[in-house]
Amino acid sequence: MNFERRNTGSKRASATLLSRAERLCRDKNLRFTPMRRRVLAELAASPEPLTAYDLADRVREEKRVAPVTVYRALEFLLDAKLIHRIVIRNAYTPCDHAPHHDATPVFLVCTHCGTVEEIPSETFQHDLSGTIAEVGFRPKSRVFEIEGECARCAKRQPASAI
Amino acid sequence: MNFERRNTGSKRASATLLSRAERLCRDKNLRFTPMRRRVLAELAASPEPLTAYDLADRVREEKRVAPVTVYRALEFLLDAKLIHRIVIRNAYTPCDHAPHHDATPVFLVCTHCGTVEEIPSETFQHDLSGTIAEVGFRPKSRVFEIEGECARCAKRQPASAI
DNA sequence: CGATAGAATGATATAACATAACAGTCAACG
DNA sequence: CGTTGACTGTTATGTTATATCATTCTATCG
Ligand SMILES: [Zn+2]
Ligand SMILES: [Zn+2]
Ligand SMILES: [Zn+2]
Ligand SMILES: [Zn+2]
Repeated sequence: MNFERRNTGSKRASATLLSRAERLCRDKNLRFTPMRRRVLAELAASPEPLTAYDLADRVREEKRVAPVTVYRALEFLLDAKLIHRIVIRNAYTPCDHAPHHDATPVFLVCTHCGTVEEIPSETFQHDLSGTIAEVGFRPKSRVFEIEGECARCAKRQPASAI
Repeated sequence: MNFERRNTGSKRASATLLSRAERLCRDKNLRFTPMRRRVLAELAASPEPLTAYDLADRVREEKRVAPVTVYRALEFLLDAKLIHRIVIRNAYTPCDHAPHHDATPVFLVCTHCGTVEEIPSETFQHDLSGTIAEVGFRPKSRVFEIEGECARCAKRQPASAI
């Protein structure tokens, strides 16, 4: 993999996400504890999604933590819609969209640099819902994830030499 | 189309799938070994997707096998497009569609009875591809999975009492 | 037929991801 | 204060997947 040109992970993005989290927790009377903040900060600072064990390793550099502690923080952040789980990676990534859209986004996961792009899916989801209603299925949660090559990586090696 | 009467583990469905596998392997000069046949038969006979360890347990009733052996059979069957992996379940299910369609199907996974329904997604995928091209992403593989209540289960307990 | 090369499987170990169970800590509130 | 509920610590275990190397099978060729 080539991680030279990482996007995100900037101080700007981290600060934005952290202050958003603070506001949200104040408003909803949730507790934005040091552990939760720390986990969210690590995710916001990473150019690619991190697994729970990745996070445990990073937090451990400062303070001993067991994986289960990280999983609890992740659960909180997922419930608060501050992060998403990337199922095909067993990993977690901060949410890119400030007030979160209603429809489940589509995640584009780059096999080359590992970055994840989150794109809204209102229209597709609407179209799909017709077909799904036809077969009588009542959806509760969705996973739309696509693996491939992101624009930046495609540009750098155009022929996509596997 | 009517998807209600899906693979419920009937001998009919199993036989169909197994003979399809045999034909396909003969045509492509692949080896449809006893282990691969056995794993496919177990999947075809199950009303819901099975994990590799589920499969190992079932095969073990007749003959001792290690999980890795099952994983190898699954890999073969996945490559041959005879089965699919249901990512949100870490489980495997036979493919319902005889000559497999080109687009990645959408899988509807029932949280109540565990069954999986495979539906084509040509239009959905087509719509998505426009947006994805806009951001310069080159897709290689896709996961579209929706969790919810299937028609049969919705019928049995209409109010969907959680 | 017997040698042999490649594919498949066996066997063991370990990695990677996730949860259970219970004890201790801390903050809020009356 | 003392109680209560939320959070975290600690240990153990469950679940899913892969690495590595030895052995067996199968097709092919001399
Ligand atoms: Zn989001
Ligand atoms: Zn990339
Ligand atoms: Zn299929
Ligand atoms: Zn059902």
